[in-house]
Amino acid sequence: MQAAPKPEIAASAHDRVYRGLRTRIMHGQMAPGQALTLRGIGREFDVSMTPAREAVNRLVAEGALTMSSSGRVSTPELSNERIEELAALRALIEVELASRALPRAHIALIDRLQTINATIADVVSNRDSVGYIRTNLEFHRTLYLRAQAPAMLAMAETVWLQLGPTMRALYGRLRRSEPPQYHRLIIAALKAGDEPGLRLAVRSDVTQGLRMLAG
Amino acid sequence: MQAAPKPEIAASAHDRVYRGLRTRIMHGQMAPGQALTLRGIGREFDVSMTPAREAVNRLVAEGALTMSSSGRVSTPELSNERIEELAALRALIEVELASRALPRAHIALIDRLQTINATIADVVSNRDSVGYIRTNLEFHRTLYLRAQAPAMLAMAETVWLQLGPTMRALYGRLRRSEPPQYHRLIIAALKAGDEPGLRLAVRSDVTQGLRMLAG
DNA sequence: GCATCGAAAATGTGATCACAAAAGAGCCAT
DNA sequence: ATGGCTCTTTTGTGATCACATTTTCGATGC
Repeated sequence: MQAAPKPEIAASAHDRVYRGLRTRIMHGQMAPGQALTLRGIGREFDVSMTPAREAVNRLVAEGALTMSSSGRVSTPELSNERIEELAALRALIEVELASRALPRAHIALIDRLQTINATIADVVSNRDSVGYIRTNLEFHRTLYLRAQAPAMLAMAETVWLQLGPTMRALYGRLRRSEPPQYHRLIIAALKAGDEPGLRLAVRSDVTQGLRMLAG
Repeated sequence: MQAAPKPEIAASAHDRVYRGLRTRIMHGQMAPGQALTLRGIGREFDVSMTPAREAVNRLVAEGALTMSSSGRVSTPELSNERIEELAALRALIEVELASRALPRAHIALIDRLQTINATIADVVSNRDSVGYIRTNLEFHRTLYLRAQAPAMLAMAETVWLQLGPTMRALYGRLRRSEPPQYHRLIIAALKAGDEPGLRLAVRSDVTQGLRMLAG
């Protein structure tokens, strides 16, 4: 639930494992229901079971992994009700973040967002669903960083983390070829300083993808 | 970030430690900045360092504890900006939870809320700040449970957890003697089925206490 | 062919240990 | 008295191990 800590030099073993697994889950590189073992993680990251366990427990606490009653961990298979809830949380938090970022959104930020949006068009045409998820999140994070609200951003990222495997399943299934149309609306609202329009655009962008999965 | 799991029979050691520390922090039994050691926790709960570390790491991941660069853990001392952010998050999430609970709020629920509210008046007159925090949270949780939104409730509880030590400092400082007036407004709005009134009452109740600390 | 039972492999949990880094206590010089 | 230095104690980290449980897989019987 904390923003990913940014150690200047130090990188303890469990932090390295945590970060590796976290980005893998958030970017949709793991399918829902995929199992993990502590010894397997340890082998892969060349550490013992102890740091692997710490990383896994942290991800379980954040809802990025689920732990069965026997202690086995796997990526979550979310119910439709939970997907709807998480989408509603994304809408609530990210609309607020966008709204707080609006007064500080200068032209340099908007340029950067447009660059990222162009990248999204690329990865979409390449049918690269992992790249799509990663770049899409980068678009949102770039905007929200301007809100200067680290606790809120951390909350939003936790929701993204929980939705990672589900988004993989979603964007892997529907083979979309068009870039997200709401991103253009977000950029336009930022340029115009139109707060109601921005709120609506962000809400629509966040809700649209998940709606068709849960529906 | 997960709702506290409810094991039917099993209670692993690290879960027992986690739960113990969690309620202690959330209910304001620890002051901001208070330090903890793994060996001390292990002694207190009669376990080795391993489960103590797991519990602590989980609480750090949830933002309930902060970890210094050298690995020392303590309860967080929040800046005013962060308090404002967390209060805004409470407002966002809890207003939504209350709104979702409204259509399902029958008379039995309202009765229970009034009972809890009477208890709050008791503990307030006894100058029992820990009891006040605990009962106040119970009031909110009882209402939000009706929303049938476990992910949102878990988010709200995580925010409570992060604010626990700060709320202790706040309610310990201002020696209030009157019960929270907004709880009555919440109950009245529930009875009347007045959604805008409910949203306003919840927002006011959540924001009022923290505003005077951050301001 | 299929279900069932049992042995073997795999897995999570928690304790213990060695090690390095950090904090603290004590001491001396000024 | 106070500031700085060293030595001792405390503390977190990660590895390893034993144990209980679960899972898996193959053999056996019908």
